[in-house]
Amino acid sequence: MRATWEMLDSNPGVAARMSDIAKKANVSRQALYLHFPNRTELFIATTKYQDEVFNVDNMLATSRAASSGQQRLDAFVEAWGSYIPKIYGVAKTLMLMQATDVEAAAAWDTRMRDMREGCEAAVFALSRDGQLSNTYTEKQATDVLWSLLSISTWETLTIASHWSQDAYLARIKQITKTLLVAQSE
Amino acid sequence: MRATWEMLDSNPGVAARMSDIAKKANVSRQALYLHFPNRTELFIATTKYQDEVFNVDNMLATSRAASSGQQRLDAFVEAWGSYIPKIYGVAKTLMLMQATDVEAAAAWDTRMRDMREGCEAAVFALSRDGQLSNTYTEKQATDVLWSLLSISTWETLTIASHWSQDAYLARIKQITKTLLVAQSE
DNA sequence: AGGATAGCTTTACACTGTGTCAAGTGAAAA
DNA sequence: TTTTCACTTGACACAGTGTAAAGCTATCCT
Repeated sequence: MRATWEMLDSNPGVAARMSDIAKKANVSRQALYLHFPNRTELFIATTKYQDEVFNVDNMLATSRAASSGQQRLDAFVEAWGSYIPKIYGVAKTLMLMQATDVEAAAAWDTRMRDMREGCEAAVFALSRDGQLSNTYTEKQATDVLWSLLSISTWETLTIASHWSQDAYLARIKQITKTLLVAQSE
Repeated sequence: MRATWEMLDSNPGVAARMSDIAKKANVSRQALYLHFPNRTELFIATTKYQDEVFNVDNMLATSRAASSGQQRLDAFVEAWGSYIPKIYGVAKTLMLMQATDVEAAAAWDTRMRDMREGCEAAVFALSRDGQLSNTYTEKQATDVLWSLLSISTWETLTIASHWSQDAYLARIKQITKTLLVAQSE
């Protein structure tokens, strides 16, 4: 899994072959099949391994601790936005495989659904504190936040548009605040 | 190309095989290779064919005719946002192939660059009229607009979040206005 | 009418990458 | 000392892409 991780990090999305990964891990190609039924499962396992290594649950717990809804939104954006670059290589590959592979699609779907729950919780907190902009229902706000925090959006801004990670984080925070937080004046 | 089009529209992103497309076009698989050097080129040609059929240049010309910067932004969002669903099937496939195929990557890149020019022009018009929010440089505003109008964002909101095309258009217009147009009050 | 040409078809094959299978090896555990 | 574990080696089936060559047929040209 570490070999897969490194492989996909250094060349995200590109079809790393089983033989390449095996070579990097210093085992035979066949040995991989002793541990993972197929390529897709290897990648899915690597994703889960990353979540474990980075302790993603703990990471998102911080945002849950925020007092006000607005702080919570900010903390969630910060947490998830900082997580994306760490997992980008493997995540992007899974995202691409989703199109052709049913198992990959299911795994990706679960991952995105989990992330969406984080968005939903942040929006609910905002709503509870009366800070949610009245131009949005909770569902609409969740959907917009979800899309703003998508890996694709991160990719467009940092990789395609050459923004620094800091610039990305700052701007996404500003955007989510502008759009979702009720402007009190 | 029409067979490819229909094929990818009804099953976007999924690997339509040459034999499938040939069957749909009522020719032999080999006949396809008499017209297109390979699968990638067939898809690229189909994309160009779509642009031709839909007369994309003419479509975007309308937005260029708008008087004020804000109107121009709105018209551009309307034009591009309405175009996405028409080309989604083929475009998404090209987007996926981009990861593994150099030619596809180049074609996709060109397409995205062209679209970005539209964003840039809209932002310039806004800036010229003094309507660009002072929280953005022209580059930053272009990048944000580009990312908001990406096919991925459209996909997340309409397909994954089940928004209607109208809801998508209305919301993206509202978002771009809120973020990019200087609030005069 | 007769030959050339355009636009196919049919058949066969090389190549790449995935996944399966079976037999064998070597070191550590029991 | 035997069994078990974690692998290796080598072979193969299968799918899909792309290449190659020979043949077929309607239409155009003169």
